Amino acid sequence: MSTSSRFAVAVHVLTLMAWAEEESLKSDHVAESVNTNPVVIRRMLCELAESKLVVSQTGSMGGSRLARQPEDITLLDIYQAVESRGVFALHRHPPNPDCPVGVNIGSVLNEVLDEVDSAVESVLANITLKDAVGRLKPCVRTSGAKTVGVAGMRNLSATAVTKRKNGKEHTLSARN
Amino acid sequence: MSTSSRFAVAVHVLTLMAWAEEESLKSDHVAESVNTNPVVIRRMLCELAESKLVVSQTGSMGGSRLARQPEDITLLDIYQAVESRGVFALHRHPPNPDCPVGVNIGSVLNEVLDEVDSAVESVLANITLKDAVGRLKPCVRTSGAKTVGVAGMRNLSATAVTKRKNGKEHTLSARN
DNA sequence: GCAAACTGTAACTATATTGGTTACAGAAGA
DNA sequence: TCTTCTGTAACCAATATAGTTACAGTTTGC
Repeated sequence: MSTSSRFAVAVHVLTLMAWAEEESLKSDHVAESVNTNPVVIRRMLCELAESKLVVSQTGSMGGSRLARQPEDITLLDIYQAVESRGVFALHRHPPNPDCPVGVNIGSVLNEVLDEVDSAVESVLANITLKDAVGRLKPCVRTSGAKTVGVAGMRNLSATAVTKRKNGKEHTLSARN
Repeated sequence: MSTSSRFAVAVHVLTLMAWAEEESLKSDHVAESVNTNPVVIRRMLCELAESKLVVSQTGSMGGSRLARQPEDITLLDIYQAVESRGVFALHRHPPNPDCPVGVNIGSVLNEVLDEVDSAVESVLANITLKDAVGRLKPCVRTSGAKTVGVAGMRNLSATAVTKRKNGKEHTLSARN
């Protein structure tokens, strides 16, 4: 269905920020974690800032951080910020209005797709960023996170960023 | 999200067949209702036949019809037949395995996306093709449907098939 | 047997969306 | 003023879907 990873990346970015607590993160740093280009991240951060989920600061010592506490940001907020259209699309071109089915199928489908969208939204509304951080493996952030964790990731770039050849074989799961 | 109208078109096609009852429909006829090319319809009918939702007959007097009764086909069956991947995709490239968040975010997301997929599927599982036909405006099929309805649509092609220039303005709703 | 009416399918093009990349203007700290 | 950031434009690449033409093969009915 969705050929886009926008929601997954947005959740990743914001989870990283929640995990980093008050620390302001650079787009280069986030991009390293997501394994993509910093501009892709900055584009997404602009969208997230428009939806008031993050605040960014230009200039030296700038960066981005969450605009609210992790427990006050739900996955629905993130979904709405980066995935504008509903789960399914309707016909690309309108059906034949002179066919008794064609002229009516749109409203039937709209009812169904609204039900589907509501179901998705109610799942996402019940998960906060705080929950997401909590679901990361417990060993990740026990104590002294700011030093062990975020700072500890800084010097990765030369060593272990996965190379992107063979993209398909490296995707996270059978979903892609 | 989904840039595809595959699910919408598949529901349209099968609703048309349910509405036509036992009558076998030609791909040209279906394409006229959907307002697309017959080959697009035949491709989709092949997928639906693989999932045992329709049966097709080649040759003169051929065509396609439902393989089961409308009350025994759910929208979930249709969804699974034409939309293989889940609602959301994961990262296009795997995140940085040396970032404590990157290495764990995949399993967190998979949990969430499974919940979302289940919610969608449970909505779709509770709607049958018979329901969909019933939701078409009641005036559509009151009595003598086979003669008034399906046959009555046959001679449309010259008159009122919406032209496809200005595609965007003509889509069914704000979804697209 | 043969023509007509169908489906199934290959091959190609068109279109749209997303993601990746380079480049650069402008902001802000040192 | 130099450096380090964000914001953003412009472009290319990759992918998925849809539209189109063409044709082989099947079935019906004369």
